[in-house]
Amino acid sequence: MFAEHTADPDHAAARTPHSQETWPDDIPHPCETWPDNGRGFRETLDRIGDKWSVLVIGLLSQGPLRFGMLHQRVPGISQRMLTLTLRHLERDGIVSRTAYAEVPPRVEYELTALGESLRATVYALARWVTDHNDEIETARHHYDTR
Amino acid sequence: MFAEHTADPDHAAARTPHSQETWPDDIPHPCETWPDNGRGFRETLDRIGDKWSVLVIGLLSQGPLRFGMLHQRVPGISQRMLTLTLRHLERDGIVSRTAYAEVPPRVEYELTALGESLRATVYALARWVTDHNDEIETARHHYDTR
DNA sequence: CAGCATCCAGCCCGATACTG
DNA sequence: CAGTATCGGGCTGGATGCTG
Repeated sequence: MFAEHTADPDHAAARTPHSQETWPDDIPHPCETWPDNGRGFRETLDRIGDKWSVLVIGLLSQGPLRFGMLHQRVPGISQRMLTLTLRHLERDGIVSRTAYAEVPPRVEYELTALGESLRATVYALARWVTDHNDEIETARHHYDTR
Repeated sequence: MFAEHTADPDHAAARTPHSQETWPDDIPHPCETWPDNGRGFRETLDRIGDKWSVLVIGLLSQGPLRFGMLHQRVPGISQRMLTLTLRHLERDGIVSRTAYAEVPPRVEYELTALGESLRATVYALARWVTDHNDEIETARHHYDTR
């Protein structure tokens, strides 16, 4: 499959005539790193792009929170999705989970150092969306009603 | 539904005792803007987070490209998904589409000014992932084998 | 060449019920 | 309180075939 445009196995490696002009040199271009379908890069972008992660990161950037608090403060999230989101973020080393052996049980989630470093990027993203939201809304309306 | 934690209809508005400390003041906190499930913010994040958009934006940031070229250079994308991705980006005003009345037809895609402004953010994201990919891989491996 | 239409598999995610 | 288990609908996205 995909024979149409991957007939040459060295296709990706051989694709050099148009060497990057504007893409920063020190960042591997996505298309060089993603042919192996699903490795790191993609997986990480999924985490950032998924429905709840950014919300959770945003909340945790204000300090540690318990499961229940997160559940309250992320509007509309289900227990299941909160659990999954936290597990994923934990797996990626972005949040840490601390369970206290008490009754009733208490579990606190907190950004790790890695998570903290992600914060700036999340802010940048949020800022871009905020700054350009009007333009986007306008563009969408224009597109939908043309 | 969600009666458990949305018994108070003014819940979101009334939720002020923990005013933001670290979230930048000039950026509306996601949790304030997303209760209305699916409006702008979310929709835009979806665009950035989805499987192909960032790839396409990355390629177009190097200059205009025709449909076929994009199809070649984004490894593994199907015609359908490329079309859908481009339509979405076009709708959001990030990409412009120019069809030339020739035979065979030629269609060129290009970043708009808005798209250009997004580029910096995409770079920031790519940079973060690049810079921290090792940590993430390590964390994942640790998590998976613990 | 560019792309739409159709079909269909798989998974994402929400609802619900149950546990340590 | 902080989860896990299970079920099922809907949407995502891939394959294929057909048009201007």
